[in-house]
Amino acid sequence: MASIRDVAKAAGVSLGTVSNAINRPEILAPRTLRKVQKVIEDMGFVPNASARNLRAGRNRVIGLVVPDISNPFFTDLARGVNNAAFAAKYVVILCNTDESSEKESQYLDVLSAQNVEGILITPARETTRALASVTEKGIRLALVDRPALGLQACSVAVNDSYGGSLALTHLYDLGHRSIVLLTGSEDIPQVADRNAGIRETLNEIPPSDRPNIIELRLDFMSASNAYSAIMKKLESGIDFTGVICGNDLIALGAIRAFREKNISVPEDVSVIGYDDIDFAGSANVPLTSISQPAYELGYAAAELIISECENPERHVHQRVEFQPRLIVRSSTAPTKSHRATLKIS
Amino acid sequence: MASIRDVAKAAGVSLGTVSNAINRPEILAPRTLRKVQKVIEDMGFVPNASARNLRAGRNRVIGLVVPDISNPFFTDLARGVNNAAFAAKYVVILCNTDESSEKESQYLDVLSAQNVEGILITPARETTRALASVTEKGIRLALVDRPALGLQACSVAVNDSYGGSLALTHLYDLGHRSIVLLTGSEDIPQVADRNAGIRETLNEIPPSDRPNIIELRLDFMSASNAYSAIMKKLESGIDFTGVICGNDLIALGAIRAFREKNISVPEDVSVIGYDDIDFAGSANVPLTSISQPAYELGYAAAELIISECENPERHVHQRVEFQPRLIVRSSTAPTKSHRATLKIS
DNA sequence: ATTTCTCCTTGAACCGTTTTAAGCAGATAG
DNA sequence: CTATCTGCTTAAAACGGTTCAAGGAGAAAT
Repeated sequence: MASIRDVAKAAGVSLGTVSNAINRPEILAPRTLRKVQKVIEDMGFVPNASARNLRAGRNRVIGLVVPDISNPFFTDLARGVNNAAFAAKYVVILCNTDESSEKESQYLDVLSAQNVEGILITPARETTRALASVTEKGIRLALVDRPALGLQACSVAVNDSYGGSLALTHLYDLGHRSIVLLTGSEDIPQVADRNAGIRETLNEIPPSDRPNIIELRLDFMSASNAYSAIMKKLESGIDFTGVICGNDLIALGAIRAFREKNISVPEDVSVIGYDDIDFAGSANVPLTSISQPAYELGYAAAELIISECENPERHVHQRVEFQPRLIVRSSTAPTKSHRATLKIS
Repeated sequence: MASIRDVAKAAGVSLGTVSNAINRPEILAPRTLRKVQKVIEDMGFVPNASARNLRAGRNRVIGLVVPDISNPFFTDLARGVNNAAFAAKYVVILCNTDESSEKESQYLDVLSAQNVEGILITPARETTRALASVTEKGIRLALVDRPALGLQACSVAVNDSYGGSLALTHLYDLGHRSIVLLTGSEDIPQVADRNAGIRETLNEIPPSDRPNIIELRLDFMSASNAYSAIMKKLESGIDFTGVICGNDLIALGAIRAFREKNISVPEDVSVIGYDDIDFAGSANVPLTSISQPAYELGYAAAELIISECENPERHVHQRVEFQPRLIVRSSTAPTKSHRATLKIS
């Protein structure tokens, strides 16, 4: 591998001049510049990133830490991050934590050892401590899909509380008064926020008419876990007409369970998902879901952190919030009694 | 940021000793080792990867270049790569090329500038030149889902030719004699190989009984492109009973088009996908598909390249081949005439 | 007591850049 | 012809580690 010294020798200039040709071409005499550039071209010289980073303290690398890359929501998000990074000539290290706090903090160590300039993270749980220690090391942070509680950091989020409210309101309007909430641990901030939104909306409904909520918690928010949970729940009969799911994969798993038990969606049970993944529309029963702009979320987050890296002194931390949207498809419908009521009136 | 020098001072030893404590703990006196380790722990010291890499010429970073991370096949593959890398304390830079050769070669440049130790790539097209120049720079290469044609590299692949054959044979056995082949450009090696497998199988069938193949090429292998292509094709009537798709997303898009035109799958048209992505089973019409072990593919590829990085001299390039499997679900069925024939006999 | 060994530890060189202060021409002015 | 200025170029000092030859302190042997 050719080094800057070899280039300098071949071009008959000093090593510093070559460095300048690469980084500050405007300060060189045009003739010298051309000469050096030609040699660089001929030798196929590529500056060594490690040396450069070591000296300059910059490496144009950012880390992206997500809980589950299999989930299309995060895939889209990752695409957004990657494209924004590519446009700014940055590179992304992808870290998938499987929702495990331990893996998350290991990855944070790895990223800080790699000296990344910034980290984009959707924390699996409340892990402010590990995050704080990252910022202490001078690595910039941006929280994705989650506000920056007490942290000196930017954040890009979707209004999850509103999203929860949207889901509940939709089912309520369709006449559902006994609803299963099938979601992950409340340690997961998004889950907590959506639940909060649901409770808030609940409290605005007169007690007499207030839906009954049955909470079912999954260890890991996957389709197969959802399937098992619903199968188990159905053993003790069916005392609900609607299900609000933590994400679309969960909804898919739930629908599979209902189908197997010959319970029709949406005639017998309405199911609402979350994320509105690409596939939601082509599912078995096309999913009603809450749409989140995942790609835009990722793109915005990457832009934010890159601008902070490029201009640390001028940067002010900001919070970008996107709004979720209700997408109605075929997995939700009025309850039977509600349909009857509608006919009567 | 604390440096190894700070640790040395705090521990009252020399800088070299600290380095040894980190990299060759066995050569230190136990007491010294404990003392140094304690200080490292207390200071939260993390060695600077750039400096380490600069000196040692290694950085435990590999690049993964895929054509479309939105495709669950590649998502699974990426998960496999990430997990294998994590286990070996390596880190993965994810590059998504959107099937563009230009973006691919740009990413290859970026990766070589980053000095990655190895690159895992599913080349978008025939891009042997760009790849050869990567190996010349001393970066190890492994081809994923594709043999290493004339390149000094390992490869991990699925037998695509056999996969194509599986798909055709399945439809043939169900009585289909006019089949649309809805896939991407033949520049894409997987596409070319599967088509080759199909043609080969075709040639083994007596001409009198040989199915007619109508090729439809998509610029980009996405659901929406497939949808448009089928819609357009249907304008000129329907002169086929089966569709072999380049991947499951394409199959999903095609099914959406048929549904919109009130053409029933599989009664009127059989559709077979490729990849057997997670959703295939929960789709609208559960997809018959050719299953590929994407996660395993990724895991194996990462292990291969990491072992090459760790042991360059002992390494011999190898080719790992996985076999695809036909997964029959509800999107394929015998043709009407075939059903009639079956009844008669 | 001296020599020889063994085990650890140390200091210094080096990896390939960036950066800055200093230096050197050539041009302009006096 | 000398002095001053301007515009490039250069040499050298970091950056934070790894590695290796050399040194030092005890223990064992003579």
